[in-house]
Formats: sequence, structure tokens, C-alpha cells
Amino acid sequence: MLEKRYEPKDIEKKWYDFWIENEYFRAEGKSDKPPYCIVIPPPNVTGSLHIGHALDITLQDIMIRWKRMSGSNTLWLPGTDHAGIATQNVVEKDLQKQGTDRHALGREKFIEKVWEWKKLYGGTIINQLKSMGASCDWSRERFTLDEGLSKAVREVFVRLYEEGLIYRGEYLINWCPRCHTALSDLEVEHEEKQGKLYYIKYNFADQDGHITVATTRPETYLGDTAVAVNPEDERYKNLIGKMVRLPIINRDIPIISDEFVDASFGTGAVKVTPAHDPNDFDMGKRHNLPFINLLTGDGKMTEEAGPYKGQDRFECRKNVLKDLEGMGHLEKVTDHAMAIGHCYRCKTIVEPYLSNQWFVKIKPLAEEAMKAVKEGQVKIIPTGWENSYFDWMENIKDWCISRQIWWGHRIPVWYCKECAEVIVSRETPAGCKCGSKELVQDEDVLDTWFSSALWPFSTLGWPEDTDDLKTFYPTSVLITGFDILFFWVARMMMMGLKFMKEEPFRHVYIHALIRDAEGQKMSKSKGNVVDPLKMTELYGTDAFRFTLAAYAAQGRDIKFSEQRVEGYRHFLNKIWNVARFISMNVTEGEAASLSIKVKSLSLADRWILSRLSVVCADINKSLEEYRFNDASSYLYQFIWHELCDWYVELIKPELYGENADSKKAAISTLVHVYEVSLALLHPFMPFITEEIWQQLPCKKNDDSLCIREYPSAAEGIEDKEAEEKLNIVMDAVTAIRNIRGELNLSPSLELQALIKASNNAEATLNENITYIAKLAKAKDIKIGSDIQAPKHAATAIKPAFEIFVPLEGLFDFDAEISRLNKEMSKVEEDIQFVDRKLRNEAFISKAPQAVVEENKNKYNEYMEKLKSIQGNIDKLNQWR
RNA sequence: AGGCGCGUAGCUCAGUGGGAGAGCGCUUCCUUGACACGGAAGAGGUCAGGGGUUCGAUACCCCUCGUGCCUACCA
Repeated sequence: MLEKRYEPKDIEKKWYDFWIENEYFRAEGKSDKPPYCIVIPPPNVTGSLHIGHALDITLQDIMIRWKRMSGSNTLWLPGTDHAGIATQNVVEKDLQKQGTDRHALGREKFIEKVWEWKKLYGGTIINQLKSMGASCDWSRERFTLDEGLSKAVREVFVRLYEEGLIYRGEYLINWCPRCHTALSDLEVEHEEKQGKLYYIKYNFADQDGHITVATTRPETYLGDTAVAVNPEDERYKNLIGKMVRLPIINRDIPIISDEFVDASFGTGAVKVTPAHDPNDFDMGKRHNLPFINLLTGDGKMTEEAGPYKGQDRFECRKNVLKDLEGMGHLEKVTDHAMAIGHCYRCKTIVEPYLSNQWFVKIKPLAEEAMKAVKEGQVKIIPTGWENSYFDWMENIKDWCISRQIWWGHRIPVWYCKECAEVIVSRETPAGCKCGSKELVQDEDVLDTWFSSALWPFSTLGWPEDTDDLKTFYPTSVLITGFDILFFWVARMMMMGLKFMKEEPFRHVYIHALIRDAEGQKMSKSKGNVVDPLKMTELYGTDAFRFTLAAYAAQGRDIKFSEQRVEGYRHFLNKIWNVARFISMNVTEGEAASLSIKVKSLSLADRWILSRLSVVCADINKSLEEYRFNDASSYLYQFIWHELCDWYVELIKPELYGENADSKKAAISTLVHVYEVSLALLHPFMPFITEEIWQQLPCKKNDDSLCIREYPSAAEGIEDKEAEEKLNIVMDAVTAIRNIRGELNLSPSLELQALIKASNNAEATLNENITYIAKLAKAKDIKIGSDIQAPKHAATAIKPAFEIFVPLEGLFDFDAEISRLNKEMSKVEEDIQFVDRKLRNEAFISKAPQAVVEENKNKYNEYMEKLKSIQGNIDKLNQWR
């Protein structure tokens, strides 16, 4: 006998351990079964589970468990990402607390420290994934800095270099002065902000007068090497070639002309700072201007800044403005909206910074990646994201992959101290071809996303030709949020196609972002995060998972509300109680012999089996299409409203009755339908279903629900006739309940029911009179085509029959007449609506014949109903 | 600045070219032998506004308003 309430806590761990012990999640490297594979989006090793992970994990686990049960050789490959900058930041913070830093430690020691840290805390997120029920194959867990994955990284780097797709050069990149490293364009977050536009006067060097330039970053004037104007700009045409003198530092620079300049913006004259602005960089190249670097790596001014040397960049700005103003060089200041770039890891304002970096020449890779989606090898779901994908790929720029940090894959490039030879190699080289042994490795490491880009094949063993790789590549689907579509998905596409010659996954399912109940993005700083671990603690993992699945409609963000989790906890309680109901009605001895015997099935049995068949098909189809919300809604609807509200109630007379055969049929059907329901539910709520299933008194072919075959429509028996018939019965029950409710009659009061039925309905109702008696709490039910309405009776009119409920003594003429009047005005509206259509000639001639027919039928039906109601009202008025 | 999405019951959201659906909340009644985390019966919506296409539009097209996001080198 089950406990009165479902208590998730102990049960969850018990079953997870059981699954692991029995290796149910273990994939086969070689198998006759069809392969199904998902690689997990590897969470940062520093991370802890947030609600976005929870959604991600839940959806993946649903797909994986569903496919596993459906007979696939299923691999869900888990792992973590070394998260270069983020992890380094965390460990550096630790060091800071101890009053030291990484430079004091030295590179080698520091990296040791990070590994130590990883050993201590890196398992946190993995354990949290397990607590969500994730059915990953943990024997294949990977880490992006593993030996194998590092080998893949080197292989890819060297091959791209050899093909000329990786190069090194001095360019303007995004620099984070706090993290002390270059960032790719993607790692810079732009935020629209109200800023200022400063107008600065530059005097001519050899004549009176000045030209005014506008800038948002006045301190960069120190690095100006020209002023540019548009060649067509009449105002400045005659000034081209003249020199202006920079205030304070008194450097003379030329006025040049360049098409790039927009004459309508600001003053139409642009200061050109080639070392600190991307556009100016291009102009500098075009006009051969000097590049003056004003900044050090940590955002302080260099010697080039003259009197401002050593000042912080923002302090310098203040001082420059003060000085310019003092000397009368600041003409005016206006408000100006602009988007400033911030480091995505630490939110510091980034600087365009001139330095030597490694880049991937990306266009050729992007073209293949676009083609794969255009030609349909890869399907992005929902398709709306394809636009963003193409848009980004088309405008892509070379990818800066070197980072000036220590934690990560060190760039496999060595420089000879003797002859300046550059050696790019898979293996650490012993010496230079010039004979020197004096080699130094490049100091930089690779962008973390470089190794993540290889994840779908590096984790399967590439560059070795492993069984896993042969079996599981391309993987089946990638499930992730849109926030890393470019960071990760796009790059996996490029690398997968490049090195495997095949797309990394057949489908990409992009799910929503979870926001708080007000629609705000969740963030630690806003303090509006929903902690998934708290949810699982409060409501159980299953209820939480089901909530996430129910929320996961395509193409819309999720506004998360805790109330909804509570609602689904009630659903679990309902499921739990059906199990209790079964255990109370099935004795141990009976259990083993249960089977569905078609010939002794009652109408209710046939009906629920038919419904089961339909819902099995619906759920499989929904999952096929990644319609998680539909699947969960089908489950909820079927189990609660059909199985519990109707079927269980319908069979109670049989369970408590004397007829052994029909009792047996009812119990068999109930247990069967419930067992199948548990299987249907299992991918969504693995723990409670396993717990109940293990205790369910019926024959099972498997040791765990998680490997039971996933139900198909064949587990039910489709039977439209039974559905139609039972609908008539349900109609009758509802009609009587409706009278009871609306006339405020006590639920305990037994009502008499007289049913005037058409021939079809008469037989059906007669055969199922006990159902009606029980569910509507009715007695002395009489059914016939010649039933007459008694004097003091409430009436209900349905298409197939009319019901009269005699209410001697309790009868209230006014109440009943007003009920009927309400009903009548509804029907009158209906008639009007259909009539308008039928009188429209265009409708008759142009609408499909079936639609016209349908409306005609409706019209007749409504007219019948109207006649009946009117008749009843007339009688009541006569009698009263 | 461009692009994308959203606006449907009090709240959170499904949905569809042929009379508007769910969950929660609300109202009334009910401790009936699985379940009060329950049962039964209800109330509640010009499907943002305006125009167009159509026999027919909440759905398709255009505009407006509101709202959210992504991309972008306007100094």
C-alpha cells in the first residue's frame, strides 16, 4: 500500500542510483538499433544550475528517454566546458583573497591551482544535472581540456593553419582592460546609453581659424593622426591637405578626404585615431597614417599621451576635457545616444586595441554552414531562427581566437629564438630546423568557444576513427537556447562540416529564454532568479520538469510562475492516488493474471482504450515535432479528465459489484491503461513513474520503466463507436448534473430521470443505465421514445434525447422557466448566426459543399431544439 | 539605424481560413469507500486599434499604437 502522499525526496535518489547501477543510460558503440544522440551543451565548469539549464536538461532528457524507450541506441553525451575567462576569474578572485595573484605564482603553478579548483568544485554542476534526472551516459563524460579533446583542438588548429585559414596579424581587436585579454566581436555586449558628443576645435597650423570635430571619446584626440572630411563636402573642400595642430600636445596632423565621412553627422569633420577606432583603423590603412597606441593593457595612458601618461582612461578623459575647456578648445557638448561595448564576462567597458592576435578566416567556413541549412541537411526549429542564422553568417567577420589568459588550450605555435622561424605543430617540437633548441611557445591560449566548436565530434573520439564517431555522428538534435546560437551552434556547424564533411546534427531545436513573472531577464544582480534546486526541493523534480515542458511552447519566451509548478504538483498527487486506488482494488493474486480480454469489455473499457490509443499517437507525434507543451497537455488532459474523472468513476459500480467477469475486465483495463500512462509520462516525470510502476500489481517484461517500450497507438484499441456511445452517456450524466447544479439541489439528493430518446440513443442509454444512475446520482430511470414530460419537472435538451427530472415539492416554476429561457436565447442566437450564412447566396455557391451541408444540419438541429424548449416553456406556463 | 517576435478570459499562455481553448484564480454547492494537492456546476473574451484580401478573418496582407529581443563601425 502506498503512502497517502507522494514524498519525492528519498525516492528520487533511490531510483537514480538504481538506473546508474544497472547502466540503463549506457550507449553501445556498435549496435543494430538505430542511433540517437544528443551532445549536451556543456555548462561552464564553474557554473551552478540555473533555470535555463533546467529547461535545457529537461527537454533533452525527455527526448532521450523517449527515444531510449522507443528502441534507439541512445547516447546523451555529457560534459563541461573549461570556460577560460570565467574560470580564471574565479580562481584569481580566490588568490586575491589570499593576498596574492597569478603573476606572483607563475603560469605553471597557477594552472595547477585551477586544476585543483576544478577537482574540488567542478563536480557541482554535474551533480545538479543528475538531480534533475538527466539520463546521460556518464561513462562518456568529457571536459574540454581533456587529453583527447585537446588533441582535437591541436589537430584543427594545425590543419586550418596549413590551409591558410588561420593567420596572425596586428589588428584592432576588442580588449577588456580588466580581464587583460582580447575578445571576439561576439563577446562584446552593446548597451544603448545616453552619452555625450564633444565638439573640439583644432586650430590650423599655419593660419588663423580652426576646424571643429565631434567625438564621444575626447581623450583619444591624443592619438589623432588626421582629420577627415568628405571629398564632396563644399565646406571643407579647400581645406584638404592643410595641417591642424592638436591642442596641448601641439602635434600637427593633416586634413584628408575620405568617402567614409558622413557630411551630415556632427560637423562633417572627423578626427582620425587609427589605433583606437575600427573605422579610423581602416582610414589609417587607406591613407598610410601613423598608428599611435595610447593605452596599456590595463587601460592606462601610455607615454604617447604626453602629460596624461599613467592616468586611467576615464580619469584622462576628465582631465582632457577640463584642459581643453580651459584653453577654449571645447566648443560645445551635446547629448548623444550610443551603444558602448562591455565585456560579457566582467561588464567592463572594452577598448578597440591594436595588438598581435590570431584569427580564423571565417568566410569559407560560413558559406558551407549556410549551405547546410539552405539545402536542408540541418533543420532549425522553430524555423524563424534561420533568418538570424543567415544574417549573422552573411555579415560574419574574421574570428579573433587568441586570448591573453592562461587557462585554456595553449596555441600550438613555437618561435625560434635564433632564426625567428614560426613552427605550427601537432606535437611539441624538439627543435628548429636551423638546429636551435631554443624555442618558445606562443603565450596565448585559444578562445574557449574554439574547443566548444569541436564538441560534437571531439567528444566522440575524433581525430581517432572510433566506433562512437561512426555510430553517432552526425548527432540527432542539438537542444539549446538562442543566446548561444552564434557563439556555439553556428561555429559547431562550421567546424563539423569542415572536419567531418557532414553536419554535426540533423536538427537544432532552439528553446526560449526563461524570464521572471514580470518578463524581466533573470539575473543575479536583479535578484529575480528562480533557483531550480529550490523548486525541486519544494515541489519535487518531476513536478518542476513537467512545468518546464508544459511551458516550452515554440517561439516565445517563458514567464516563469511558481504557481504553475504548484499546479502540476497537484497533478502528481492525482497520479499517485490512482495508484493507491488500484492497490486498494487489486489483490496480489489477481495481479499476475491480468490481461485485456476484448470480448468481456464494457463500454467504458472500450472507450478508455480507444482514447488511450489516440493519446498515444498524439504524444508521439508531438514529441516528434518538439511540441513539448502539447505533449504535456495531452497527458494532463487524458490522465486527469478522462482516466480519473470519467473512467475510474464509471467502473466503480463494477469494482464494487458482484459480477466477477466484468469486474475483472474493468480491473484489467484500468491497470493496463494506467501502466501505459505511466510509460507515456516517464520521460516527463521519471521518478514518480518508476516508483509507482515498480509497485504496480501487474506483469512486467522489464526491470525498469525507463527501458520499457514507449507506448504506441497499438497499446490501446481505437473504437469510434464506443466513443460515440459513451459520449451520449456522458451527455446524459452532464445534463442531470447541470440541472442539479443550476437549481441548487443537494448532491446527496437522488433524482429521478425520464429520458425521451431517439431510437439510436434509446438502446445506448438503456444498456448503460447503471452508469447514469451512479454518476448522476439518479434513480428510477425510465428511457423510451414515448416518454411524456411530467408536470413538475426540470428539462434538459440534447441532440439525441430530452431529459426530464421530476421535482415534486422542490419544483420552482419561475426558476425552471428562466433556465429554459436562457437556454432558448442561446439557441436563438445560434439560429440567427447559421441562418445569416445560409441566406447568403455567395456562401452557398462559393463555400465548400461540406461546409454548407454542415451548416444546414446545424440549422435543423437548432430548430428542433428551439421547438422542444418552446414546447416545454408553453407547458410550464399552462400548468402553473 | 536595420531585423525578428509578441499583444487572445483577472493572471500565465495554447490555438485555428468555417461559431473562442487550457491551467491557475473567481462564484455556488459537496468531507460520496484514490485524491480537499479533491469532486460537481458556473461566471468571465468586439482574440490591441484601423484598413484590405475572402462567401467567411482572431488566424493571411498593409498601417498605427504598445511591448520585448537580436544585430550594427555613424565619429
